[in-house]
Amino acid sequence: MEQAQVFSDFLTHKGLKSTIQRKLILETFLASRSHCSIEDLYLKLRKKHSKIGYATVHRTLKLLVECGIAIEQHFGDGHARYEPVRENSHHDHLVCRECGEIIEFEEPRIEQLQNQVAMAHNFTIISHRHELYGLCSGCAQK
Amino acid sequence: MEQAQVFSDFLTHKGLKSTIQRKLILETFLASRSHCSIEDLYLKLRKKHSKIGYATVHRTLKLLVECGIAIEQHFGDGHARYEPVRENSHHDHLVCRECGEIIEFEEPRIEQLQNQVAMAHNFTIISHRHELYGLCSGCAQK
DNA sequence: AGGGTTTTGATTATCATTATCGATTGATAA
DNA sequence: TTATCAATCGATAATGATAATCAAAACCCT
Ligand SMILES: [Mn+2]
Ligand SMILES: [Mn+2]
Ligand SMILES: [Zn+2]
Ligand SMILES: [Zn+2]
Repeated sequence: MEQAQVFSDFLTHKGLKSTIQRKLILETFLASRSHCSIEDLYLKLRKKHSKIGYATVHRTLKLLVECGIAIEQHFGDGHARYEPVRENSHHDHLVCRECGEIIEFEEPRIEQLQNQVAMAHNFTIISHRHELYGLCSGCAQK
Repeated sequence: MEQAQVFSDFLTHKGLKSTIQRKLILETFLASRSHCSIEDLYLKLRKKHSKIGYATVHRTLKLLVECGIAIEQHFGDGHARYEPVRENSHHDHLVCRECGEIIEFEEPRIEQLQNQVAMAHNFTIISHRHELYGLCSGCAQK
């Protein structure tokens, strides 16, 4: 199902309303580069809809997380970042401490070992974070 | 080398002073249960040294991180947590979202795959975070 | 012991996030 | 279409963890 439909159904199911702000925020978020902060999205939205409020962007991103369209990330710079969830795929991140570049990686063998670790402790995984911090190739050779 | 000595040398090398507060904070930190917040440590310290300031505890923990005695962790509850670094060993964490329990795990095969991932991207790892969030065995069966 | 520097501890500032609230809007039924 | 009313918006204030400030006190070296 399309994300716009998922969001719409989610709103209806929770007795919430579809507003032009919510539609615009979803649309802009999906079209945005990944890992955008609230501020990033807010500034981009102001160009189309100059009266939109920061609080509305913030609240709507939380809704997008709640209905599974977005995922919230924290890469240690004090700003929450959001990226669209891709169905049937999961990735983690390499974060350059110098230039801020974010590289995505998938490693099913790590995911599998993770599950083994959890099982060994009778632990039920709901989510996880796996981030490698350091220097990207460009920054390392300077 | 003992941690007290490491800290002392670190302070000397940076032209900083050894104070009774710094000694007491190190001592209490090392004797503390792991993963304590600044507040945890502050309250414990007030029992021995009722005039110690929150800012001093905060600043000293940063120094302990800087000289490699402590490591700072963030488990998503909005409070930084600190734990003593154990030489020649590294671990990551399972965090129970229900009761807050923190379980440590070591999995060298994950660490190795991590290094492979970094190498494939010409990425130089400085540090990493790997946390599994979910329910501990106790909380899962409720 | 004296003097220059660092540190302490109380307080304030910062800043991202969250809550508040009057004005406005969306959804539903008449 | 219009009335109704709860949900929402956007501006602003509150919150809370962390970091900065600064005068008084402590430390260290001569
Ligand atoms: Mn990503
Ligand atoms: Mn630990
Ligand atoms: Zn870089
Ligand atoms: Zn638990």
